[in-house]
Parts: sequence; structure tokens; C-alpha cells
Amino acid sequence: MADSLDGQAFVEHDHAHCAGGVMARAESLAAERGVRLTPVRRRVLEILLESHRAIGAYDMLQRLVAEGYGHQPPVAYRALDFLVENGLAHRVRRLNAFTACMHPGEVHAPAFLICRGCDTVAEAPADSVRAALDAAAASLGFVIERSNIEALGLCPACQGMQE
Amino acid sequence: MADSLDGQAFVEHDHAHCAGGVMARAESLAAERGVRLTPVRRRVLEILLESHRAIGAYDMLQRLVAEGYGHQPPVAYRALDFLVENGLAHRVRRLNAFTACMHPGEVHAPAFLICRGCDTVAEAPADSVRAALDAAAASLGFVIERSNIEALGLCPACQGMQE
DNA sequence: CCTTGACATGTTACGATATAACATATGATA
DNA sequence: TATCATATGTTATATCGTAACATGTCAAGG
Repeated sequence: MADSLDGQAFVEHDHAHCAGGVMARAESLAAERGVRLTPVRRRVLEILLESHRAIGAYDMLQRLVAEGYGHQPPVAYRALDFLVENGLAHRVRRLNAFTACMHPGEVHAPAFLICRGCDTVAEAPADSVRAALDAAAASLGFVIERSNIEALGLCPACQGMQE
Repeated sequence: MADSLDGQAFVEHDHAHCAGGVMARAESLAAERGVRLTPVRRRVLEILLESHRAIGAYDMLQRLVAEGYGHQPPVAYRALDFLVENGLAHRVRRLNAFTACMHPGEVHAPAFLICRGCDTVAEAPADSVRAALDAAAASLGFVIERSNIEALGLCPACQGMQE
């Protein structure tokens, strides 16, 4: 059922509701775990949730500077790293950028679909992908601890635009 | 059958033979396609083939400098990019580094297994992984053009060493 | 033969991404 | 309220990557 929301990024939706729901779950998750969602951290997550895109650390830093936070790269990296470590954001390596996790608290193996037309990043239902990857690794005796699965291509809307 | 060589990186093998075979295939592929495997490019591929590891562009540059090639980053990046574009090497994004392709000329969807113990990188048989990813993308109407599938973990040998 | 054009190599210069190390502040708890 | 862990802020630097232009090489056509 959570998967019914996957790929929502590519579809018109009530984004305020979408982002708000994730934010609420993030808040309660942080509370449960006893980690602190401080103002910068919360704000960084909010900024990530403004769009279904990935944002680079330096772009994020600019936003933070404009809002009165510190001016140096660690300000952004620390907040982003915190979110990643706590499962509230993901790092998209292909883009050297970060995106909000759309399933905080749920066990999930994210696969990112990156549209080169509109830069939207969707978190696809990838349990089957991860299972296949685990199986391939297991056949070689390799044990996976972390994985990243990313794909670049065109989302439904951008395919229509032939670009 | 090609897959019988996958994961070879994690197993004792006649590496000179392994690397030599790939090099030979790379040479004939380049000839077939009419692209030039110039001295730097060949040398870069040889260096990648020395080990089943990924090498950063700046490390590669150091090697090239020591052998009398140019001293500037583009020297390394250009050769590496050439190899990647021609399917003779892969970029491992998690490591910001490059590794030789073990299947030049074959259609294959590489998945990289990166051992955090010994830094070995193996190219796993990942057609099933890619198929699952394609299916997941298709269910959202997304068309994949390029993908990267990478996993970090422990190879069989390093699991034994509990590290 | 020599010119020309495509490709390859080399350089300078810079841009973009990321982290180490240390100083200061804040907040929960003993 | 002293203390300790955590968080924020800073300086400084490391690492990764590319734009732009000058020079060299080589094969094909005049």
C-alpha cells in the first residue's frame, strides 16, 4: 500500500499533503528514536520536500545562508548526513545530490528513477530489484550491506515531449 | 558462459590470463569499431586491469605522469572517459573511481559488488537485476536509458576475517 | 607531395564537491 | 549548577571534475 505512492513524483498530486505527510512521519520517527530534529535539520528536510528533485549540498547551503544559518559547507553536509543516516533522506550519487526519503521508517530498498527531462527523482518500488541483487551477490558469496540503484531516463511526461 | 567469469575477482585465478584476455578483446573491439586505442588509452586500460579494483582519476594521473604522459587532470579524465564511452571501463560512482570492464563487447547490465575489506570490485551477473529494475520503472511509465547498480559489502574472503 | 581537416594530446585556469580540525554554544542530566 | 554529550559555527584544505585553448599527429584528397 505504501507502494501506491511510489512514482507519485511523476504524477500530479497534492504535494503539500504529500510533503506534509512525510514530514509528520519524520518527526515522529525522530521522536521515537530519540534523535533530535533540530531547526536546521528540519528545515533542510522541508527544503528537500519542496520538490521531487535532488538538491546538491551547495545549493542547500545557499538556501540556509539566506535563512540565517551558517555559511560554510559543513552546515549543509552535516544536516544532510544526519538525514541520510536516519533514513530521512537519500544520497543520489549520480547527481552528487540529496533527495528526501518518501518512506521514512519503512524498510525499503530504494531505486531512484531520475528524469533527465525535468530532473524529477522518484523512489521506485524496488524490493524485487533488491532481491535480484541479493541473489546475484549471494551466488558469488558476497554479502551486501548497502546498495544504491539508480537509473537515468525519461518520465512519462517528458517522453511525450520527445526530449 | 561469460557469467562463469563473473565474480572471478573474489576468487584466486590466473590474473595475467584474465587481464590479457580482456585486453585482447578490447583491442579487437576498438579495431572493429574504428576507434583508436592510443598509447595512453591502452596504458590506462592496462593499469585498470592490473587489479580488480577501482582507481580514481587522480591516482591514474599519477601513474601516467610517472610514465611520461601529461601532468594535468584532463589527461586522465579523457582516457578514462574514452574507455567508459566505448564500454571498456565503468565508472563506479560510489567510489568516484573507474574499473575495467570485464565483458567488453558483450551486452550486459553491470552490477558492482564493492568489498569494503579489500577494495575489490566485481562485476556481478545482473541481467535479472536489470530486468527487475526495468519492470519497476515500466510500472511507473519510466523509460530507463542508463543505470548504475552498486553494492557495498564483504567478499567471501573478507567475511572470514570478520572485518 | 602537401594541404587540410579530424582527432588526439597538452596546458592553464577554474569550478564543484567534500571533509578535517578546532572553537563555541546549547541542552539534558547528575 | 556543573558536567558531558551533542550540535553549530568557523577556518582551512583536500578531492574530484571540466571549460577553453594551443599544439601535435595522421590519414585522405587535391
